[in-house]
Amino acid sequence: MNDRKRNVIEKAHELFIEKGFHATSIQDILDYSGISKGTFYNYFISKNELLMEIFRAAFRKMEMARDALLLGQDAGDPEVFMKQIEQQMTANRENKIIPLFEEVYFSGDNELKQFIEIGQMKILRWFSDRLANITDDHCSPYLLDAAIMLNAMLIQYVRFYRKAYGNSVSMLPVVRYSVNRILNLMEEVTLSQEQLLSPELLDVWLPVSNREALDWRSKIHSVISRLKKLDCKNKVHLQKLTFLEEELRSKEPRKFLIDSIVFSMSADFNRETHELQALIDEHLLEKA
Amino acid sequence: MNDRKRNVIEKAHELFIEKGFHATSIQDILDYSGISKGTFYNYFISKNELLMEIFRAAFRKMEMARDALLLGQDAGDPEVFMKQIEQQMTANRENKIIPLFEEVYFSGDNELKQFIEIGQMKILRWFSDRLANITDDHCSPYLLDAAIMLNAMLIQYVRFYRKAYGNSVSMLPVVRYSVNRILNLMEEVTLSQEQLLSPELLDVWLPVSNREALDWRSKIHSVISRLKKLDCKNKVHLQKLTFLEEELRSKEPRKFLIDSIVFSMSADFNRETHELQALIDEHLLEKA
DNA sequence: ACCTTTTTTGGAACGTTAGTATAAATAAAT
DNA sequence: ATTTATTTATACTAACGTTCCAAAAAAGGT
Repeated sequence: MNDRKRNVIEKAHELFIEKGFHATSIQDILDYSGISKGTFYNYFISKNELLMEIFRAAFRKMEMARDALLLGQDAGDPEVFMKQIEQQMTANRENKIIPLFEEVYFSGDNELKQFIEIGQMKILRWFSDRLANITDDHCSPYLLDAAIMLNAMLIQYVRFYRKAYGNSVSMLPVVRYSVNRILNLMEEVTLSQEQLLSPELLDVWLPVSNREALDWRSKIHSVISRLKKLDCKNKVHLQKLTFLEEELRSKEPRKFLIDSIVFSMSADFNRETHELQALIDEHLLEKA
Repeated sequence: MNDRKRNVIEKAHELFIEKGFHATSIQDILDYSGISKGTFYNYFISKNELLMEIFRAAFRKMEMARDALLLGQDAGDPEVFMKQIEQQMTANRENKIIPLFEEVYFSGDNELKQFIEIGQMKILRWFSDRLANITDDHCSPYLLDAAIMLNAMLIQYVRFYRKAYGNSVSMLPVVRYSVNRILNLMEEVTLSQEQLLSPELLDVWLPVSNREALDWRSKIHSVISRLKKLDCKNKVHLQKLTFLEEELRSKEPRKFLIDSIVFSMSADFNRETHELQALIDEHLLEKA
């Protein structure tokens, strides 16, 4: 992706955070980011498409940050889960993702709607997976119900808790309270065997293709971000990794390029590059 | 209110249900309801104002229907509560209230936003009051938490349950499940004394003025609807009651008119009219 | 350095929207 | 019958997202 384009995305995001999506006109974006109308419509098919790019970028970041919190931790520890959720919530607030979501979700554009819906399903899936880590195997038939209710609680409590205690209050008490409620509730429904929605529905709602595609990519990205941290002052190193991220994001990543870059780093970071190479070899096909 | 105006409101609501708020242009409404643009802006300050009138009308209807279900029933019976909720949900679906809500809530107009927010607070208040009927007194510190969580669950489950089983499926299982979860949860937090939000916040959020104004009016309306049922074939009787509803809805109800109509019915319905007269005398001031 | 191709520019123009203004026509009230 | 209020029809404004395009600038190739 172009640096210029990325700058437009960032600047537009700032404006959207400040004034909202609808209240920010294309002209505002042009003025603020210093490009012309023609270029804008070269980069983005429409204003909606720009918003989707913002969402994509924000999602990637948040998912990576969330998964990074799990590294080296006990996946079965509820405390880790809570920390992850809290972090998501603060990131959400900073990016104003949810308000932007909501502002746009109900305004007719079907493509945008579907895009957001997939995002929500991914959140449900993540809740469900993480709850599975924490709870007993007997609870598995009730994972979707639990994920839905946890999601519901968090969304609503954000509203009201902020309304009560101000916008910048920590959400940790809410998260702790909600997760505790859900864990208790899961025990209860496991005993009484009450199920509303089967967890298998999630596989229907979130097509596997969609899921897997992101799954290994997000793994790769988490390795890359780890690598970035390992030598964050080396400019060439960072350039390489940023290029890798770019290339992996494209429709047809050129494997030979990726291979050589990974190879060029293997001397310094043997362990990580090995992991990276394995992931790439497994999922990325040589272009014919 | 004008019959002509009411017709516009109904026709516009039909269009909104069919195509959504934003996708319905003023011109569509003019064509479909057979009035001119000038008249439209005589009746309504703006398109948003029209939507608010639609909401108001729908709310009144739904509140009355909901309260009617309670008449002569045991307020402490969870089953009655569940029936009420289910009825609200089907009414919501028929009027597409929630989608319209959401479509409009995030589109900048602050007046509309505030209006909707008050509506949501009223729902929370109602949940809270009804849960108080059902549960033990010790649970009272946890009523707001419970109301918020119940609301959250219902909203989210509507989405996913309909997604799973189609749009016209009965919501009763969802309601039963959710209410049961909440009741269990209230027991639990009463024991552990975990509170996130104090019920007193509700009094802050929903200004008393706003609340009381609707409170006695809704009581009056529930008496009127009872009276309507008592002799639903008598046209004059119904005309009188409908007129009463109209007059009570206006800014300055003419007490002398209301008094005489109520008096004219007292021969046939002594008990009910007495109740009605008491409510009116208590809350309605003679115009100077 | 020169030519070619790509990208960028910025303004004009289009279609659609909510809302305003207004003069003429119609209906209601006195 | 005359006044008053309401309704109609139409033209108009301002804003918006989007399209189009010719000219300018930048990048790339030789």
